Amino acid sequence: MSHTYEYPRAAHTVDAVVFGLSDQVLKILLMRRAKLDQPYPGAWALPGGFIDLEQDLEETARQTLKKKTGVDLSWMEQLYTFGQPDRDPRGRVISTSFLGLVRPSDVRAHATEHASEVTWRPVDDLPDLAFDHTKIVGVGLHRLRTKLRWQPVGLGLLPPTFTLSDLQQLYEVIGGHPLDKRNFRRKVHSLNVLVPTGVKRRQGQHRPAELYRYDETRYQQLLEQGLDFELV
Amino acid sequence: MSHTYEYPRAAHTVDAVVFGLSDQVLKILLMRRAKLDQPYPGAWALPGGFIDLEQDLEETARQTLKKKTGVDLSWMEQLYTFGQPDRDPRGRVISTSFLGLVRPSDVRAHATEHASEVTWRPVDDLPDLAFDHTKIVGVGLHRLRTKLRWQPVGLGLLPPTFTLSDLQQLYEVIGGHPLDKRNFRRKVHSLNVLVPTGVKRRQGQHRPAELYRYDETRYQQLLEQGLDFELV
DNA sequence: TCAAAAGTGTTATGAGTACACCCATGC
DNA sequence: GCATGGGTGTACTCATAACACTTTTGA
Repeated sequence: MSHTYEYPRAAHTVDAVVFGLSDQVLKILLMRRAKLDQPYPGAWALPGGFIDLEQDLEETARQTLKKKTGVDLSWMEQLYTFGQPDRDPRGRVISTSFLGLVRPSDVRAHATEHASEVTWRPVDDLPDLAFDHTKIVGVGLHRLRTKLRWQPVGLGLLPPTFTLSDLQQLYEVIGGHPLDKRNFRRKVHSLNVLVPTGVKRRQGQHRPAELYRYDETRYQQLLEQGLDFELV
Repeated sequence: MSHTYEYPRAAHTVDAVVFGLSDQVLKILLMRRAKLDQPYPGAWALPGGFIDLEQDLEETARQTLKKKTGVDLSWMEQLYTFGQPDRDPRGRVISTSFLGLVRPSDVRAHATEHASEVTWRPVDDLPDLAFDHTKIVGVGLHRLRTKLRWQPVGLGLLPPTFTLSDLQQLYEVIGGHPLDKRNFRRKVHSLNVLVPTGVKRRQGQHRPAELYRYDETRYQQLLEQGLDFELV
């Protein structure tokens, strides 16, 4: 094994591009870089950290995220590996980024808990980020939008039950343009992934809306048969 | 900078999944592992190597490939980063893989040149590969097929001029199923990416076929507006 | 004149898109 | 009874898919 230690090595990090929906706005989870002896002190950055030698990258990404921000992801996939030699002032640091989604309850939950060092920021109003994280966010957003067109990934951003209007709003917010209600519903129904719960949600003085949940089996099926951006 | 050296680091490699077309068969470029003091001696593996600390991952992948096999790629993109802790018996080695395409002239060229240690093998008749390379090839093949449906990437596997039948064969070979000639041609023409050269290729005692080349500008445009699996 | 590959058009089907009104509820 | 969001159907357009014959050449 000694021969693998004969040359200098790059450091390796995982970074998470985590999306959540709140107040009808698509937001990204950011952390403040607190340590003064590290680059970009005080700046906002994607949550992440150096890898653990014994752990899978995916696992490391999930755990680091959980530990540092308290967030649980409802869905995750590998995004891209960024390895420009000058992306980190400390030297060669290669970052494998992950794309993750969070349900609204989690978005709210820890927003208060870790309030000073963690924040959710609207994707179209981001501060300057440390390192090349702005670029990483761009890639993540692009992937989320593309993916949404072919796979019902968006369900990972919703609570366990939701109305069709909720779902449509989500697609509108992420896609950045309005959708036709009737066409949207026809499309959704044709996927056979939604199951009416029989329960209605009443809210305000309007007609109550049917609550749906999604069929886990069918959902997995759609994820698999959809376009695979990542796949192992 | 010292603080980045305070913990053990993973080694990092780049590996290339390189496709080429010859004898109407889709093939993959493999190298034999010669060194006896390294894992899997004598086994076939994807061409690759440890990264250079001063170089971009993409660049390293291209250069390593060129040096070890003599192959020039007509197109390349990042595929996926494999980081299972046990994928390499030497310890933690993270591999970022790349997907690459080669034109037929290159396939033939070095097939003789580096004959003993380098080979092109049909994708549906692969030997056992070192490490997790069989899995990597699977991901690469899947990506190539998916990508082909949305972007005219296949052009990267053809010589500078080619006939429509050549192109259709390529799509049939990679897709694994026959295509309708008329529908295929209509589709291709509607993309406006092919330009007739006015020259005809005569071959055997049949009607000569028009030779086409592709419009580089339009090709780039299609790559960009197509579904992006990777994107930086 | 024949064998072999090149080339060409029409029809049917399904998906996507555009579009406007009635329904149920709480106040 | 009215304001508000929930819920529904139809017609058009366009892309895809199925399908068979004529043309050009060299031998």
